[in-house]
Amino acid sequence: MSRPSEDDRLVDALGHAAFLTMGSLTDLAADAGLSLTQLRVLAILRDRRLRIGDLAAYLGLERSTMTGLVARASAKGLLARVANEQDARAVDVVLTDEGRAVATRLEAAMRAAMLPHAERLPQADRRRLRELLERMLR
Amino acid sequence: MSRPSEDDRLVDALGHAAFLTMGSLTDLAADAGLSLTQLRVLAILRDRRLRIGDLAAYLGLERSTMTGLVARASAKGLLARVANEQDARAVDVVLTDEGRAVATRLEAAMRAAMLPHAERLPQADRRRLRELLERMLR
DNA sequence: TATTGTTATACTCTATAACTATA
DNA sequence: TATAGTTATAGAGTATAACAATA
Repeated sequence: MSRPSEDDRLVDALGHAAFLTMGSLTDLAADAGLSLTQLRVLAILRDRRLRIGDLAAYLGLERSTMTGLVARASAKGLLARVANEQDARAVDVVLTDEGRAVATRLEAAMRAAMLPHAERLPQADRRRLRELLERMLR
Repeated sequence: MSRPSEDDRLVDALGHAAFLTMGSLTDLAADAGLSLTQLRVLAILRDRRLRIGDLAAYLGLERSTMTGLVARASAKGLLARVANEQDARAVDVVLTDEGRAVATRLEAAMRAAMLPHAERLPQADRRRLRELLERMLR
């Protein structure tokens, strides 16, 4: 057992942060009767209208999987299937007003859930952390 | 639409980092024929021997769920069920040699997968990022 | 012929409720 | 009586393969 390298420790910290963040998201989604994937679908559709296939590609899922996800979310009144104008084979998916309201509410809840963690750092460090993450992800 | 606050941007960055990290983990697990949960079970058991119920509590799952997870991982030869000495009702779960090898291999793969992202930051910034994350998570 | 989406099927993950064995 | 774990059941998420409609 050798001492973990600096990079190993960074990967560990990223992993811990990821599980913490995903845990919060999963809990919030569950409170709203949604899975994490359903939550992601709502988030993606907040500023886009996508076909079933594009939505699937966006999430790295099969089209057949997306058919079911959209069917269940539609049954809940969160989104709607709309015929695509250019291609009669395609189906566009859009948020309903209720779906948009749920997405907005969950986004706010997510921020509220993460804030206590962020607040363990002073303002200047929060900004520094945000900048470092953005640079790493860009 | 008002400009997002500094804290909103931090939460967004944490979310993006989380999806990136979990995505890598999920892909690596899938390559090994495992789910993310199975991967977590292996990781937890690397330095612990836990009863079914404790393992479930650790992951925030029901005991009945853990019964199935352990059964499937055992069938793959990754872990073993051992009678608990103190309590005849309880079942300890331990890694097999193969399970330990898989866990070790996946941990290395995870580091390799994240390294290209980390390397977008110079050494000094990587260390700073790691420190900030650790302080936020502690 | 190729693409879009659906359906049928199968497996995993998950929870709830009822059960067995042990404490 | 309470607890540890299992089983039965049900629903969601996921993939693969076969299919219909359209391009």
